Amino acid sequence: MRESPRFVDGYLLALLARASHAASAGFHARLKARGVAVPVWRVLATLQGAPQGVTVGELAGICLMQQPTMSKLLDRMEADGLVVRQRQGRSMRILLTAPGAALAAELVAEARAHEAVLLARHAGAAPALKALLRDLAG
Amino acid sequence: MRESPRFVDGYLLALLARASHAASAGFHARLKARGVAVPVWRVLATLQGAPQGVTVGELAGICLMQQPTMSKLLDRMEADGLVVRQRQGRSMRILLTAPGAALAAELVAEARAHEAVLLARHAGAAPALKALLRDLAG
DNA sequence: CCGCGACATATGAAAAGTCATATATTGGCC
DNA sequence: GGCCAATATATGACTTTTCATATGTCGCGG
Repeated sequence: MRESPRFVDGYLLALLARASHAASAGFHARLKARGVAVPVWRVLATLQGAPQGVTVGELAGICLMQQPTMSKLLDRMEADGLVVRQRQGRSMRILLTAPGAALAAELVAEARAHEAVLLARHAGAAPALKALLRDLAG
Repeated sequence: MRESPRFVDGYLLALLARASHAASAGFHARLKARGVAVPVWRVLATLQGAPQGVTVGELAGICLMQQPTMSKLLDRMEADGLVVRQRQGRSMRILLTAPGAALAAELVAEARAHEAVLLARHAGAAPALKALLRDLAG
């Protein structure tokens, strides 16, 4: 009846990783069912509502990937007709194509719906939780 | 002065992922400096204090990886002399070797120290946060 | 105007991860 | 006892990620 003494069950970073993983699992399954990889979704979500485009480095930072990984992901997304690259100075602005924007809009709508369910389950706690998370992300 | 309208800045799953990533960044940098990959650390931390061993499937679940990924990670860790496999019935019990246990103990100590700093920065909030995260992890 | 350091992105070779499926082991049923 | 479905792990072909570094682009001193 005693609590498990396992280190990883109490370790904050493990709890964060586990919570993130578990909370995302449902939506990630929907993405997979639609044939959209998680990194692709992250890029689409980031570009959604950024009509002037976002640079490769910014995308990498926001999507929590490294820059070369992002460059290659963008190669594939460009090949799939989801985004275009536009050189601007020394950086590169990444923009959604029309099909890319359409897909992004659909997925963001699904994500919002999915989030609403999650938030409903944790009714009052959401704002405080989000504030804490932002703080941790500091 | 208005809040950024970027979807990803308010999306719970993105906040979770970002908080997890940011909070772990410091410790992950220390791991890298010691030449220990994050997945290796997760396995060591999980096996720490499990003298009777843990199965491959359990390890995969706890470490948030897929089973074949874990099998191959264990191949490398076994080759590096950190763990041994011991067949038990149809499953496989993974045990730390002496060097593996030594490394695990060191790293867990560092992790605890690192966590203490994080928790100190968010003094009172920690228990509530951990409870919320456990809840989210369902 | 040319060259040079700084910043931004791309690329090549190697490592790790993924998906589907093969192999191994057990327990139960006839 | 041998066969079969169920469970646990391993493996092979392929994709993605990573690390280090190359390439490209700007701003500036001379």
